Amino acid sequence: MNRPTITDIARLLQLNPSTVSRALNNHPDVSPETRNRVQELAQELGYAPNQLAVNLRKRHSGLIALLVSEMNMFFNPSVFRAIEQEVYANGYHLIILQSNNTLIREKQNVQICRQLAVEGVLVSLASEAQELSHFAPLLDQKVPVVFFDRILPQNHSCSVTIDDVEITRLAVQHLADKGHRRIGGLFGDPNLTITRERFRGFKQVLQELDIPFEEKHIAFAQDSEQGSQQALKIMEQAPAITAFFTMSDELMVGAVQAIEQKRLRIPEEIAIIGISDGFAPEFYNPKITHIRHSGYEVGAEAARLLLGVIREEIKDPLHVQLECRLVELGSV
Amino acid sequence: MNRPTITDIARLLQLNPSTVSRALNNHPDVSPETRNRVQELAQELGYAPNQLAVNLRKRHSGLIALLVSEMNMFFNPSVFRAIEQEVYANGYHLIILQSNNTLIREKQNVQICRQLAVEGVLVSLASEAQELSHFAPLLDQKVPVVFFDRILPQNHSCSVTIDDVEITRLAVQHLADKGHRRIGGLFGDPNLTITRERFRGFKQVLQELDIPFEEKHIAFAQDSEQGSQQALKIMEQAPAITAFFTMSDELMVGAVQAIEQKRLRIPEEIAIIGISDGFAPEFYNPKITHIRHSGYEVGAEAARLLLGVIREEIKDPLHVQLECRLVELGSV
DNA sequence: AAGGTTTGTGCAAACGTTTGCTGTGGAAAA
DNA sequence: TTTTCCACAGCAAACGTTTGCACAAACCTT
Repeated sequence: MNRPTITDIARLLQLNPSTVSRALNNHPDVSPETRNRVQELAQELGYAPNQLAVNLRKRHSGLIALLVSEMNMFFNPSVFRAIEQEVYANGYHLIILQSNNTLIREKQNVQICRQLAVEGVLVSLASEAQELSHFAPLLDQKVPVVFFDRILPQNHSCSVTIDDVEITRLAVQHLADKGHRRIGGLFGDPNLTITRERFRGFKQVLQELDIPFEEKHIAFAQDSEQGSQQALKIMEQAPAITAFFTMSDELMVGAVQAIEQKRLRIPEEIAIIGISDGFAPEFYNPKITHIRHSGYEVGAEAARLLLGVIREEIKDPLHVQLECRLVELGSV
Repeated sequence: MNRPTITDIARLLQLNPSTVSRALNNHPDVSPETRNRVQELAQELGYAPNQLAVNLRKRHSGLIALLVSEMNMFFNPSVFRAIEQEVYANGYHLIILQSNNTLIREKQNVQICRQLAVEGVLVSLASEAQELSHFAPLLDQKVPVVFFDRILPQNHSCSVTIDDVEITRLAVQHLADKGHRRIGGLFGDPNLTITRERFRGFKQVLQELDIPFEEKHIAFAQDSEQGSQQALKIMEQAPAITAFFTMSDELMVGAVQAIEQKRLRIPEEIAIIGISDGFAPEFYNPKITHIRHSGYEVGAEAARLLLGVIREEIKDPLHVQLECRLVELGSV
C-alpha cells in the first residue's frame, strides 16, 4: 500500500517510466492516446509525484525561506500573510526561520537555507546583525535575497522599506501643526537602519521647525517594557513635554502605559503620535493618531521582488520605499 | 565554482564516496585518520550536504507542516513561536500553509504535504471544515497529524485544546460571584468544536446557577466587526444585561468597541470578562479581567505530541487539555 | 601455524524523477 | 519504389546520498 510511483504506472501500462513522466507533464512527444491512459490511471491510483525526487533531479526545492527575528505580534501578521500568499500563488512554499534576534541563529539559518537549496530568501535582520557577511554563502551561490523592514544600508540586494525620514517628518510636522514644540521621542534599536533613519528624520524636522533638539527628550528602547520605562524617565526629566512620538507599535504601547501610569489624559495633557503597522492604535480610547504603513504592502512587495529576481526579470538591486499616510484619530 | 559534493571530496582524497559519507556521519566503521582527513577537507571546501539528495535517499524531508486558517494577530503569535522553536530544536523545519478558512485550500494543502513528504502536520482547522475526510491522504500514508486549537470532535489523532467547558465555567462563575445574573454572551463560529464547547459550558453554568438561559442574550460572530454589531444588538434587545462574556480576543475587542459606542463605563455600568490568549485585555483601561490560556503552551504541547508520534513514542491518540487561570483585572 | 575475528575500505544498488539520445514503424515526399 | 521525415516510445544516465554486502589485510585466538 505504498504510494504509487511513475515506475508502478509504467509497469501496469507496459510503458517506460520516461514515457509516463512525459505523459504526466503533457510533453508533446507523447501520443494523446497514451497520455490519456497514463493520466487516467494516475488519477485512479491517486498518484502524486514524489517531490523529493523531482527536487533532486531538477536541483531546486520549491522553497522560499523567510528569515525573521521573531514572531511577535508587532511583526505585523499581515506582512506575513502577504508573503505567504504571494509565494503560494507562484507555486513555492514558505519556510520560516527565526533568529530570536541573535546573530548566531541567523548564521545557522543561512546555512540551513543553503542545505535545503531554497530558491530565495526574504530577510528581516536580527538586531544583532551589524553587517551582512554571513549572507555570503547564499550570495555566492547566487541565491536571490531580498531584505525588508529591518535592513542595513550596505546591502547589494533588493530591499523594501518605507521612507523613514519622510514618515517621521509627517508625524512630527503634524504635532508641530497642532502647536506642540516640546516633543518626546521613543526610538528602537539604534543599530538598525530603520531606527537611525527615523531618528535622523526626527532631528531633521526639528531643525526645520527651529525647535532645538534635546537629548533628554528622547530615548532608545528594545521592547515595550523598556519603552514604558524610558517614557517615564523622559517625563520625569523633562516634564514640560506636551507630546510623544513613538517609532513603532511596541513603543507606542510602552508610552501609553507610562502615560496612564502618570495619570495623564490623552490628548488634553499629553499628545501621542506613532508609526504603526498593526492594530495597536485602534485599541486605545481615544484611538492613537498615527502614520500608517501597510504591512501587507511591504510583504507583498518584498515577495514580488524576490520572485522577480528568481525569474531573472530583475537584474539590479532595487530599493523600494513604500509610501505612508497620516491617520488622524484622537490622540493629538 | 559549484558546491562541492561528497564525490568531489572522494576524488580529491582518493577515496570512495561511501567512505566519505561514513566519515562525515561519524560512522564507527571508518578509521580516525581518514575521518579527520575527510572532515578537514570538507571544512576547508565549505562542504554542506545536499539535503535534497539526503531527503530522497532517506525518504523523508525533515519538514513539518503547519496548516492554519490565517495569520491574524489573534492566532496568538506565541503559539507560532512555540511551534517553531520546538520543531527547530528537534532538527526539523516548519513550513506554513494557510487555508484562508476555505476547505478547498485546506485540501490543496493536504496534497502539498503529501507531495513534499512532510513528516508531520499540525492543524488548526479552517472554519469551513465540517469533517476530516480530506486528511485521509495523509493518514493513509501514516503521516502523523496533530490537531490543535480549532478541532473537530470525531478525530482519531492527537489533539491539544483547552478544557473549554471548564474555562467558560470559570468565567461565568466569576461574573456570578460578583453578583451578575443577566449576562450577555458572544461566541464565535458555531461550526467549531471550540465554540460549541464553550457555548455548552456557558449554558451548563447558567443552569447550575439557576439563571435562565435567554436567546436574546447571546450571539455568534465570525470576527471583531461582526462581534461589535452583535454586541450592540444584544444591548438593544436586552438592555438589562450587566455583563458580557466573550469567548475570544476578537470578540472581546468587538464587545469593547460596542460598549464604548454606547458610552457605557466599564465596570460600573457593564462588566466584561473574556477568554484570551493574546495581549488584548492589557490594551484597555481598565484592563479586562479574563481567563488566560497560554498560547505558547498550546503550541509547545502540540509540537511535542507531534514529535512524539513521529518518533513512535506515542502510539495512541492523546487528547490533551491544558489548564487555564483567572486573571482578575479591572473590568468586572 | 592454521583458523577465526576484527577493522577499514570499496562496490554497486537504490531513492523516483527527468531528459538527451537512439531507434522503430509508418506516412509523406521524391 | 526508394528516400526522407516525423511521431512516438524506449534506453540509460544523471541528480547526490546512503547502505548492505563483499573483501582484503591485520589482528587475535588456540
